[in-house]
This record gives sequence, structure tokens and C-alpha cells, in this order.
Amino acid sequence: MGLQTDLREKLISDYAKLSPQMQKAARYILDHPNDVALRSMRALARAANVPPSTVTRLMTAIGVETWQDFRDHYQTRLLDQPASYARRARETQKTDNDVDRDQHLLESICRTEIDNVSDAYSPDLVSRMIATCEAIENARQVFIVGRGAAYPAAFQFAYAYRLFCDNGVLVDGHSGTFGDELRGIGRRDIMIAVGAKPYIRDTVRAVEFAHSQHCPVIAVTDSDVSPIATDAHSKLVVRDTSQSFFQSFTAALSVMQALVALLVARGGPKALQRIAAAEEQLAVFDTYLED
Amino acid sequence: MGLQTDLREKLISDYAKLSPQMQKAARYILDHPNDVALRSMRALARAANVPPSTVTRLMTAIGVETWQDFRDHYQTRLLDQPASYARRARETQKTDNDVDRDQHLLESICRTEIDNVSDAYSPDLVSRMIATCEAIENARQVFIVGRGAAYPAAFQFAYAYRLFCDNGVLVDGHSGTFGDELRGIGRRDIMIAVGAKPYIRDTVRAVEFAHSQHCPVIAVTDSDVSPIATDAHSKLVVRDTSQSFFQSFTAALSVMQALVALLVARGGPKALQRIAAAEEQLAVFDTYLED
DNA sequence: AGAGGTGCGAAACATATGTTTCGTACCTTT
DNA sequence: AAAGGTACGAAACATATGTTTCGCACCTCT
Repeated sequence: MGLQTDLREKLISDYAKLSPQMQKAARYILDHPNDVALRSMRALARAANVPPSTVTRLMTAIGVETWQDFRDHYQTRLLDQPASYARRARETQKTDNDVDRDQHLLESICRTEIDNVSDAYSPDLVSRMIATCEAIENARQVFIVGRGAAYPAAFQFAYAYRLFCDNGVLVDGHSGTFGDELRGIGRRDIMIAVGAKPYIRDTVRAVEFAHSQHCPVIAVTDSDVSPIATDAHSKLVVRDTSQSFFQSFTAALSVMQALVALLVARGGPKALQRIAAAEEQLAVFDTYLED
Repeated sequence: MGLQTDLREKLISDYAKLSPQMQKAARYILDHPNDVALRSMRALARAANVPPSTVTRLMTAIGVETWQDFRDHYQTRLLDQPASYARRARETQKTDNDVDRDQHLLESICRTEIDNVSDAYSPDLVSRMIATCEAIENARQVFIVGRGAAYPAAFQFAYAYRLFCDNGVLVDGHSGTFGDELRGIGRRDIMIAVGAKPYIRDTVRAVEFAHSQHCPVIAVTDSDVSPIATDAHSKLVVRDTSQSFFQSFTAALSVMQALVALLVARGGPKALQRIAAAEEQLAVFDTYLED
């Protein structure tokens, strides 16, 4: 487990001590690391011109229990961001002690959350976020929709956005007024809709209404085929993997915050001035505690 | 390249025409493309919670002869990706200076966010979170307070918590009723207060009121000496470093979610039953979109 | 020369995999 | 109510996979 110093190094250092046939196998593996990740053991053996048993023997020779372990190692190596956390999580759940179990759960949650966040800043998502900013900057009004568990992410954006732009509208009707804020929405506006499975009807309806009014929609959601992402002008698909029954909105929140940061950075000094003005105004309302 | 129209696009465009079960499979594939490259068809089917036959049927439905072909496509996609990273980086550095600056900002935000999150799961915080759970489990009522930018984190917890416990109260008075919910708070209750600098007066007042009524407070905040953490029963100090004028509540949100996950895990089957009941109730209200 | 040891590949083994088949449940449509 | 049609999962199927076993060939060392 934790002792897994890089197997590639191990293979190189032990190379001299291996039998000729094993060297042949080891050499092929060193030359074609991706084959380990992607092909089967027998297929690799065939490619290396070695019987399967040699490969198994090689495994034991370098102190690896099973081919699975070896393959897993190379698979996670191939993905710069290891995704095999889920499996490890399942393993750790088997521990018996209570506090121990809690600790393991939290560790596993930590890894998952980091995965979720780093995935949200992949090159693809980054360029989409930049494009999204341009769309927001050119919009007349910016409608932000998020219901249920997605509400925090929507709120976060709306709250921060309003500090430097006054054309942001958070669509969160109370007392059954949801949707009222959408009156007048049109092709020159933009809607940012946040939502993951299970999709809340209100959100989907809002998106559909936006489309019917020819208003482009930016979808912050969990899948390319989520009902929110359908016909979206831009899709920001973020991971929401979670150890609990509840999807994680950490990455979504992070993305929303990043959008704000980007908008401010692109807005330059003008944006900062507006923020200062907003804070002054809040001071008048005695919102903050003084130091 | 001729026949290699991107299978991912094909999957998205045909999605609506697929049968429900195939959609389930297609969706899992869209959300976990690497699983196609690295795992077996049966393993993927298991992960997608679909019988193997559905995956085969999906293959024929989208016009792919065999699973091998499909897998090959995703494997080459996986291998080509690192190359496109570098290419895009080079392109953008030469052509567009503005985009480059944006990308760097986002990369830096990414690192910061990951730092914030991983810091929130330090051994110290982990044990505090476990202790916090015990306190919550023993409380009569659980009051959750968070104003302004901290509201999302508070809301997130309250929303999820209420799905399996009915003694949670989100203190978010609208129309000037903030604080009304605190009536009757006492020593057997507990308050979870979320807030970072600048501290919002309402939150601090709520915490002070809780103390005056001998109600223990759990502080999710940015410093050991934050006004919210003063005299707290338990302090969950999370980082909120950010590149923008605005603090990041990503880590705070993550911690709140983790608390929920922990409470559910410790609650065992009973908690799960309650969640099921809550979801049924939401179904009655027609909240969710059906699949 | 023979005993003991090592390296090796063919084959055997149990299991997993990709695909097809088949019966049933659930729809419309008449 | 009956007929036709689609969607679906369980099981059956042949094949492929990872691992172990077995016996042979080739070494050394006395």
C-alpha cells in the first residue's frame, strides 16, 4: 500500500538480477508502460514474446502480489490524477474500529474532494470558463438559478457578483414566487443554471423558459447529458463524486467562485472601484463587525 | 479520422433517442470516459448499475460493432490527451496574451483551492470533526447560522441534515426576522456558526446570544481568534485563501458536507431509512424531475 | 556420472469477460 | 380483451484471462 515506491524504478534496479526471460519481459514493460495499463497480461506477454507464466513470475520476483496491483499502479500513473480512490475507499470501509472508520471515511472524502476540484480546472474546463466570462460580460442581465442542494453555489456567485455588477439576478423566489424574476428575460441576457442529479423540476423549467425566450444558458452541472445542459450555450461539467448519499457541490462552488475571480481580474480597476463602493455601502448598513 | 467521428459527440447527440437503461449506461460513460479505457465492460456495467447486455445493446445502438472498437477509441483518446495539453499551452502562449493570463489565474486558483481543501482534512481537523459529530448527535436541536458569503455553507449543511434529522434549524430570517428562530435555544442544544472575515454582525450576535443561553457553539471559521470562535465548544478552523477580493468558502462547504457524510455513516441504517422517507416525501411534492 | 538446483514453457485450472438467447413484464394499438 | 411490440434482466455460451502445476532441459558441484 504505502510502501509502493515507484515500480518502474524497482524494475530498473532489479533488472540485472532477473533471469534472461524475465529481463525480456521487464524490458518490454519498461519500453511500453502504457501496455501495462491498457492491455491484458496475456496480450502483453504475447507482445513481449514471452509465455504468460514469465510475467507472473516477474511479479513475484519484484515483490508485487498480483498482476492487478501492477496494472493498477500503471493505470493511476497514466491518469495524472489518480481516480482509483473509490476502490481504496471501499477497502478502508472494512476496518472495524469506530473512530478508525470515521477517520478513514474522512480521508477518503478528502481525496475525493481534491479529485473533484482538480478535475474542475482541467484545460477543457478552464477554456470553457474563460469563454463563459466573455458571455457574461456581454450580457444585459445575468440570471442565476440553483435550487435545493445547488442553491449554495448559485447564491455564492450571485452574492459576490453583485458586489461589482448590478445586473445580476438571483432567481430564488420565496413563498412560491420562483420564476417571477425571469420576467423580461431575452436573447441579450444570459442564464447561469446550477444543478446535479436528482434534477429539481424548478431549475429545469427555468432553463426551458430561458431557451424559449432565446436566452443562452450556461450549465454548471454533473453531466453532458443532464437536462440542464441540453442546448446550453456552454457546459461546465464538474464532478460531484461523494462518499455519502449526497452529491458534493464543492467543485461547483469552487468554479462559481473562480468565475467571479476571473470577472474581477478581467474587469480591471473599474471592478475594484465598484467593490469598494459596495463595501462602503455595507458599512453604512452596519453589516460588518469592526475590528 | 474518416469514420472516427467522435464517439462522445455521437453519444450525446443520440442520447435522447436511447432507451432509459441505455441512457443510464451512456451517461455513466460520458461522465467516466476513463473507465471505458481502463476497465472491463462488465466492470463498467457494474459501476453504471446496468446489466452487461445493456452495454452491448448500447454499442449496436450507436453503431459500434463491438466493445473492443469502443474501448480502443477511448484508449487512443486517453493516450492522445497529454499531447493536446502541451499543444494548447504552446498555442495560447504565443497567440493570445489575455487568455494566457486568465489561464494562469485559474491554475493558481486551482492550487489554492486544493490547498484549502486538503488543509481542512488535517489530522487535527479530522478528530475535531468527529468530536463535533458526537456533539451534534447528543443535541436536542441543531441551529445553523451563516450570513452573507457564509450562507451557502450553512445552507448546504442544513439542507442535507434535514433529510435525515428533523431537529435542524437554519437561522436565516428573511424580512428582518433574523434571530427569531433562536427562541428557546438552551444548554441542551447546539449551534453551528459559519463565518469568516469580514465578520457579519448578525452572525456574531447569534453566537453571543447562544452563549448567553449556555448553548455550546461549533465555529466553522477562518481563525482561532475569530469573534465566532470565542468560547466555542469546538473550533473548525478552515483556510479561505483566495486569489480574489472574496474569501473562498470551498473548504468550509466541503467540511460541512463531510460532517453530514459522517453523521449519516454513524447513523447507520436508521439514517438511511430516514433519507429514503425524505426522498419519498419530496417525490410527493413533485420536486424532482423523473428519469 | 549422478545428485541437486534453477529456468523455463506447455498445459491445466478456475474465474472473468464479451456476446447472444430467451422468457417475461409492460406498453400501445386494435 | 387480445395482439403486437419494445425494453429488459437472467442465464447460457464460448472465449480470454491470471495463476498454478508439472515435467523437461540445462546447469553446477561433488
